[in-house]
Amino acid sequence: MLNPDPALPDPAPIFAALGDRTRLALLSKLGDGQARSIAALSTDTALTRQAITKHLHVLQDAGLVASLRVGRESRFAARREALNEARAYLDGVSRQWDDTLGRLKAFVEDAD
Amino acid sequence: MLNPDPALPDPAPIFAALGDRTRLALLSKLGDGQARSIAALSTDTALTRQAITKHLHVLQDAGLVASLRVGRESRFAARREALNEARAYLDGVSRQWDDTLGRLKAFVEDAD
DNA sequence: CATGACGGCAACCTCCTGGTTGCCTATTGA
DNA sequence: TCAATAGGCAACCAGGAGGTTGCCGTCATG
Repeated sequence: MLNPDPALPDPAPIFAALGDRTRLALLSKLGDGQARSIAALSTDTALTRQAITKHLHVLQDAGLVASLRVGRESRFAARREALNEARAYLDGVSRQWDDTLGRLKAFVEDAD
Repeated sequence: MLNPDPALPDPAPIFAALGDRTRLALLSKLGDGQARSIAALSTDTALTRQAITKHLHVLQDAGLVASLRVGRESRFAARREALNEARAYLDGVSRQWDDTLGRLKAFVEDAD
């Protein structure tokens, strides 16, 4: 059972998108619900605008952000769905581990 | 605020480790609390033993599994701590987003 | 004690990732 | 209308990730 709930899509791409400090920082900036332009998201970072753009597209492909063209700006905002999907997956795994926690002690005991 | 709780270590490496289907499958196999040898974890997969070994080391570096040498075997078992760390981070982000959900709706309604 | 199972190590390959630079288009607004 | 701002596109690069093969050491046991 790779996925606790087969109805949900593969969570690996979401985790992969979350597995980068720069992208976590971007998500954090967007955490206040405001949609921001690429230029706005590129300030306060040592990276170039293009690097930020690439990261935003990774987040978008994973469903973690959505983009909207407004005039000459591309505004990005956080999406809850993908985050909830990741949370649901981890909760499912955690629950699975909880259910069999008793057997975990066998790990140490099986050593001999 | 990149990390909701600065006392916690950087969650990015954990998410990066989770961002691969093969590794999620390995974690899932270990979800019953049983410690398994590399050979045991290498059955039922098209990959070679060495590929599985590499994935297990990635999981171990992220703290998601622990290894124990038993005779000629290396047994791996799931660790709860790193998983809880990832869950705590996502919960923190989710809570942050909840607090400002009202402002999000304008964007979402336009984008969807 | 010899043989097979377990697995570590290292080299190698390919493709992806994170980042850069350069350039071009489109929108804005004085 | 024209300069400045926002950003898309493409080439390029270095390094890392995922995977393989080959070989060698170690432990268990018939």
